[in-house]
Amino acid sequence: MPRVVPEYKEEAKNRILEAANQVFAEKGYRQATMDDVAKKIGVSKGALYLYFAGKEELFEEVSRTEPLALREILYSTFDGKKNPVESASEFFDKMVKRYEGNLGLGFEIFSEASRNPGLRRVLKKTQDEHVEVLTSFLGQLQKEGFVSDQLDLRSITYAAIGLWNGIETLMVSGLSAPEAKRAWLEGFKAIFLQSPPHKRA
Amino acid sequence: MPRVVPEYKEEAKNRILEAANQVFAEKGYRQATMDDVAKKIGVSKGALYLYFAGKEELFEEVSRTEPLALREILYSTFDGKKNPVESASEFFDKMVKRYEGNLGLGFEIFSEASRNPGLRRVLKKTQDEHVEVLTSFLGQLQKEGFVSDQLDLRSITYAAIGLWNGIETLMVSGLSAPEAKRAWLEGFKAIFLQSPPHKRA
Amino acid sequence: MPRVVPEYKEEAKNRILEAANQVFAEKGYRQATMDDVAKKIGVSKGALYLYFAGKEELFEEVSRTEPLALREILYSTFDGKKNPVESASEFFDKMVKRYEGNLGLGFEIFSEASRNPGLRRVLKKTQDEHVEVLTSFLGQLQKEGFVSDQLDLRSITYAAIGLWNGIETLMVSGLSAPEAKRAWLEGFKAIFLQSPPHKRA
Amino acid sequence: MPRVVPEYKEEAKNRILEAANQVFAEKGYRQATMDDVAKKIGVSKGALYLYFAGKEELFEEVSRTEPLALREILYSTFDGKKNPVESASEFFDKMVKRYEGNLGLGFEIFSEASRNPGLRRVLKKTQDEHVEVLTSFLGQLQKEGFVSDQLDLRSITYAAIGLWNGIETLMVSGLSAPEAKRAWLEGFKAIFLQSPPHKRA
DNA sequence: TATGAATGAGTGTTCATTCAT
DNA sequence: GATGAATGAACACTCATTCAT
Repeated sequence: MPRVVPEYKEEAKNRILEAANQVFAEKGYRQATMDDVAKKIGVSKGALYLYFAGKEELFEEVSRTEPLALREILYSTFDGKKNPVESASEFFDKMVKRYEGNLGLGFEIFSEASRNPGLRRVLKKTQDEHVEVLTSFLGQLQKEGFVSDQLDLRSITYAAIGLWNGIETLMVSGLSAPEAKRAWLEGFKAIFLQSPPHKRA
Repeated sequence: MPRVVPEYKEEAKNRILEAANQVFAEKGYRQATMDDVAKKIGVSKGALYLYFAGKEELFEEVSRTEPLALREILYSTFDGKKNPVESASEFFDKMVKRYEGNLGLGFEIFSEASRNPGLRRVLKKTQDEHVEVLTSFLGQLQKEGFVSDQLDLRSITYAAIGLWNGIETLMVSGLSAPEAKRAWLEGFKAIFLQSPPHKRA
Repeated sequence: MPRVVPEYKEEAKNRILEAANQVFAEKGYRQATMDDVAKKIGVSKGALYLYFAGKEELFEEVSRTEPLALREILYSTFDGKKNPVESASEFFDKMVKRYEGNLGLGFEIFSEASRNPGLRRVLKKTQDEHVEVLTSFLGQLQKEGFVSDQLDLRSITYAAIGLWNGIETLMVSGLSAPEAKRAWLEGFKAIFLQSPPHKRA
Repeated sequence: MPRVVPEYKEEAKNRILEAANQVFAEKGYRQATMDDVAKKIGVSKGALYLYFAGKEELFEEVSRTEPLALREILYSTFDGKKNPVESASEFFDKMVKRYEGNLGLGFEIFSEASRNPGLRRVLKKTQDEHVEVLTSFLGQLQKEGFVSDQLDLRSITYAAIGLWNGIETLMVSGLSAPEAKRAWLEGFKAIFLQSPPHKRA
């Protein structure tokens, strides 16, 4: 790990985070060893402790940064320029591509969060952000008449996020991607495009 | 652990499973020790190995039996005798009561499943069963006109199950029960009662 | 480590304590490893943790039991049947024989005690006990006229114990045993037999 | 650490030694880290290695210089100008003030010395020096008739030093300062002023 | 000279599993 | 069947020391 610039430290941290993300995803938090992470980037175990206080902190940091990818996909997909269903379809494809075989990390995080209030708070914050994005997206659709005026946007957003998370659980349990996609789209359409869409009617 | 009858072995296994379920739920799979489980029922650690090959098998067995509680709630709630929305509401209440503060185990299971094909198969089987139950329930509703004829029952069932699972993820992330319930009901209604419900119209 | 009887556990603990005593004496607390202790009695490291919560506790236990040997020597020497100076001489010889080359442990204990209030309390208790024994011994001598009536027995006892401890520090610093013995006896005589001993006069 | 003069190196060493002395006293040799020492004087860890071969050498150097404070107190107190008992009393007060709560380092040093011949030699040398000082002080007192002619000055000096060291062990074990002082003075008087002091008689 | 990132050997501790009783 | 003492392989974490800059 060659030292170069001031931002070096930041870069080093990121390199570790990325490695940790992979290792945790592959093996799960408890199974993964600090040595696994270190070896993944060809560094000594001790080096990790220069950047993170310990395994726990490393995992929390991963949990904090992990949703960034999701966020990016979210923002780039639901941008209000496309048909909502098309957006949902694209979202599914992007997510599957990104998290192919890596869905475990998410559950690892939820699982830990259920016993770790600090982590829970982190997740909540991220989630609230996503809710914001989606709510405003839906608000837009509502104005355009794609979404019924009678819907409680916030609840419906939670439902949508929940639906997505749930679809992931189904895939982890062995539901095939095509089936999952169909279920996702059906659910999505049902939730958002219910009732005869005014304009389309 | 007194020896009594022939079915004794079965009973002993069940007692262990129940204890393991609790311990795993409280501490998480990795954190929980065999000793924790043994002590929970006042038995020696060694005794567990007379009934289960090891911790892993014990966990798989728990994963296999855990959904039984869900199943019971599912069957007793969605029995076709009540209004679907009422059923959904009741379902939420029962589930929250049953799993209050114990949501972690479910994610623990998903997380393990993402790395353990055997476990994944177990989950898939249980899930398929649930899908069956719900699909037939929905089929009934469809006949009665509560659910649009145009819906693909299977997909919609997956969506429903997914939605529920997802609502759980939201609660683990800190969403309050009331908010979660609202989202669940909104999503549920949207999915199933979309389009002008014929009869109710 | 064969298991036999109810008292087995006590015996096992003692075996560990003895081994630990030796190892700590040889290498010092920090240098000594749990593995050293375990190997000394041909047992796995893990076994130690069946009897002691950890290295710290093991050391405290050693610190607690270590003075027992001293106590025995103390009691068997200053029994009031001998001339005090003879007793002191005998005491010196016994102690040197017992702690030959092992003086380090005592200082290790003091050193730790200076930073560990709990350990300090343990030492204090043992010391108070020794003070009791010696004070009563001196009281006897006082009645017999071997010790001046004007002495404050308690202070003089502290001085005597202090003197002994101090002689040990000198030996650790390289003072030869004969020189140390002479200093010990001179000091002892001075402290106790000062002033024209009435009877002897 | 700015470079200034030729004697700079000496000064740097001293600064490190002082810091090390404090850190070792506070935490104990094994507990103290090179980083602790470095940080104490706002220098990088690596810098220490420019002045000392390693932790061990640093400790030995500290052990060598540590008694300097004692020496100063010794010289300034037992200067033959005061009543011996007054000197002893003053000595106690000065020492307690100087080493308040820091007695551990001394034992740390003894403890290490018991396993480290090199260190032992260092201590012996220092000690011999102290013996010299005290012996000549006592010789003076002897001439003045404060101390009995019949005493073996060297042994009695060892006893005095031993007594002092021992009083320290008692304080480390929890003996209160006032009690310790009384014991020290009683012992001191007994040792030196035993037998009807000629002049005072 | 000085830095501080990196190393890597070392150690306390845990725990699933075994097996003599 | 049941026990629980013992094992031993792991693993997180520390820190003296080095060395490229």
